[in-house]
Amino acid sequence: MKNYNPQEIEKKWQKIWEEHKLYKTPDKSDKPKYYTLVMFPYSSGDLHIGHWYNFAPTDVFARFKRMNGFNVMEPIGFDSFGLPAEGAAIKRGIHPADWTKENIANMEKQLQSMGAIYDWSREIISSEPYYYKWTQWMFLQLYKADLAYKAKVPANWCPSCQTVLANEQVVDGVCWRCSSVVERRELEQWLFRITKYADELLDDVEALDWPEKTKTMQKNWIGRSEGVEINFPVISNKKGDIKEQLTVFTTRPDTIFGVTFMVISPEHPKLSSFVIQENKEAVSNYIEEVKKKSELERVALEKDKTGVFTGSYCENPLSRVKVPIYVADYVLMSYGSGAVMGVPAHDQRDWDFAKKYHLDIVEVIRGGDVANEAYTESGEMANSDQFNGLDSKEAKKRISDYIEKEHLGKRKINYHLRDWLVSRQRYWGAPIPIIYCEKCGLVSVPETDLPVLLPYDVDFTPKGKSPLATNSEFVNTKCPTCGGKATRETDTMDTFVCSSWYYLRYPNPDLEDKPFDTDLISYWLPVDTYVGGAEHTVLHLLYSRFFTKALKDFGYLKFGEPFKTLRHQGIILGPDGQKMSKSKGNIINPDELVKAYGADTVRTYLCFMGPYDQGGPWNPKGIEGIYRFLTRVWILTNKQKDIFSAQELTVEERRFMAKTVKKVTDDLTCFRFNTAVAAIMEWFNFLRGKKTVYGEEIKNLIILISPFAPHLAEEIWQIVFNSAKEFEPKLSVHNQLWPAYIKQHLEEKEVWVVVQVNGKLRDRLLVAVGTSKEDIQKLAEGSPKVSKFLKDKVLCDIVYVSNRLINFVVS
RNA sequence: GCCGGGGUGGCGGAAUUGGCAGACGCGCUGGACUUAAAAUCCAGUGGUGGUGACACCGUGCAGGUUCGAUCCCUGUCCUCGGCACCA
Repeated sequence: MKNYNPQEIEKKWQKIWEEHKLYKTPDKSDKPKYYTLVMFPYSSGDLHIGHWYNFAPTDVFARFKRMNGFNVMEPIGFDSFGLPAEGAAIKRGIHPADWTKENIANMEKQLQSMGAIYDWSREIISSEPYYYKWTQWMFLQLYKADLAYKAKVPANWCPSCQTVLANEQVVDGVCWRCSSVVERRELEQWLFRITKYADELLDDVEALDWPEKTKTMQKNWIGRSEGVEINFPVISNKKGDIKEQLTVFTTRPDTIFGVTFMVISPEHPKLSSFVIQENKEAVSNYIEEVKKKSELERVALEKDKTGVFTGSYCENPLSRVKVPIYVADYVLMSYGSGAVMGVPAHDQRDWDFAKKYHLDIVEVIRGGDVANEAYTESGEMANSDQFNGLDSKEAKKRISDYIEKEHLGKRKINYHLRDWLVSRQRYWGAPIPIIYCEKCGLVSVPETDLPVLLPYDVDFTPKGKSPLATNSEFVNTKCPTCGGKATRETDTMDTFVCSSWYYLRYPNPDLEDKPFDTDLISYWLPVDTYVGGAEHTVLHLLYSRFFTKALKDFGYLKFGEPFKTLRHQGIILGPDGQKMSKSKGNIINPDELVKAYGADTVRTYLCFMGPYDQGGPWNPKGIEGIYRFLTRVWILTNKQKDIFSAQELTVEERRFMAKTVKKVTDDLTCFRFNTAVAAIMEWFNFLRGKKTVYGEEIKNLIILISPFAPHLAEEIWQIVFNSAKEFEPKLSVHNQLWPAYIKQHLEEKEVWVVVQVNGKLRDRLLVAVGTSKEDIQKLAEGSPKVSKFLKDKVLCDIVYVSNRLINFVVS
């Protein structure tokens, strides 16, 4: 018998699989399809153990599905546009395109060592023209449908990187890469009108098979809140005549009689018209102060409310009370109408503000102690004219009705979700396919002219404007409409645009005249199981859902949700329990693990570590346990080779085998990899303790283990069953055997019944299934372990659970 | 502050969702093999008491419901994520 040599075995089988094109996914098949996908990896350079943790168990799952008779597609590709490529390229003096290509070549090699069933002919690289051509096409479709537009908006500007950053690239007010304090700048930017789909995105999330946490995060991100927009007439301090209206948004119209002041955002466009002469200086000083404050400081100062009186007043349209208008930076221009009504008695922020500036606090809902803090719950209405005595929940409806009836305002729904800013002033991204013509204005690039190629020779070191603008050959062009002089848009698209539709491309990666074939897409999509990290995924997942919904409305898709089932993998920490990082020197390199133990061991250990969505510290000793296990499997199966025979198994043996098969099936279906491995180990330990292990048992062992350790399984299959030509211990065998087998052998004829006295375990009885309560009672009472606890006691009751338990209640 | 997930041996974690707590693995202890070590194999391994069969205690803490609670309810402490002046 040869020693277990994983490296040799793995090399051998990976070659055979490739030669036989075993894992080439047919476009269509009679088999039911199964589309399983991991989140588009970024072409960062090296695969780390976190990638493996994402990909390996997912491949175990994909292999499992394949063995169960599905036409499985498990594609792979690279998300390869983006700022890190530029950063690394600048640092190392390599062009981003070359850097990216190098990285991808390396990552492909690493991925191949894993033994996954990727169909490499379907690989997608998002920075290649054949792909971004269709990213640009997507942009044009959105533009056509008025879902893409250009507007002046406040954007996050990093003064050090000299570029706009996405919201997700700003962490606690500083740039994620250089930690500079991010500034707000008003800039002309391209945006996608995702807010148009806010309700649909919110409503449809409920039915998805996604982790509840992720669904909640999406719901919170969309942040729908129902309220009322109310117009307050403005009275200038001097004259008292009505010259303007101030519109506020509130979710608490029931508190309107408690308004004692108004607050307007420093960025509010109408602000200057409210400021009277005497207060002009104070207000402009205040605005200057606010401008100086960075986002970071605004957050850090948190609850400390500041503001200045404008000098004007509002009239409460319901109570006719005159209240002062303040400007304060705790009111955000970006939400609601940029102005709020101050109800200190029932809103803590307003309460804080009122206390600081000695404004009145008028209680209109009973139930709290408004002298000490705001009362934000519901209760009985007071000080509210005709609404007094009502419950505030009811008053909310009545007051809203009244406001609408009297034309003082209207019901309104607001969202936390903003339109998606997609312009980037960077080089390494898909160019936005728009042309500016002196005569015709803004013109889209005709679809036949796509792709708008990203030029290679560009000075991409950050200079504060789009690098593409420095390349006159790129910039200067002809207007597609009039043929006159025109210039190209020089911003590129956010990489999240690339990853918002890539899952639609895998079924038809080589299609030249369209991004995807609707019929083929209808067969493969939606993705059955989508797997990726829980961090940073709200945006990608939301964007992808938005794209799918928009493309459906355009008539290209027949489904409205891209990812039916979503699972997250946890984060693997260093052996020290810290997040892995170069500076801490606690990085686990998968290549070294493969070299030491083989891919099969790494795959299986990643599955066995713990619950998949949990992750946790890497245990260098733990992987040795798996290596031992696989070695033992190798030894046992090889040893038993000669006595392989069609011997009959006992009932007990069959049951254990069937139980294991069922457990592994159930666990893998639910992504419980750790307990699936444990079940195989348990059964294996039983086999190891037997004098003779039969061929049927070995066959099943190999089948069960093959999704985890496919190379090992192939090798043993070949050795034990002497089938030199056959590869992949197909579950077609298994398929027929599996469900019928379970049915036949799992049915138990005898069961252990637990005997308790006052709920405490005292004995166990092995009885035939269906034994009567009376017989079990007799047996139990006859047991000395039980009877000694029944002696001298009064029997009050007997609880009996059929085939499971009997409990004597005594006193 | 708001929302959500967790607290089980020395460690990672199991437990058919109310019915044998600690599966499986790591580690540790003892033994076999070896001149020796490594590797491998065998046995043991929640705590306390007892030579022992056994007994009692034990799933963050305090109560409650129940014949019976790791699981359900109330309170409380700790911890990890996400969002955060959203009116």
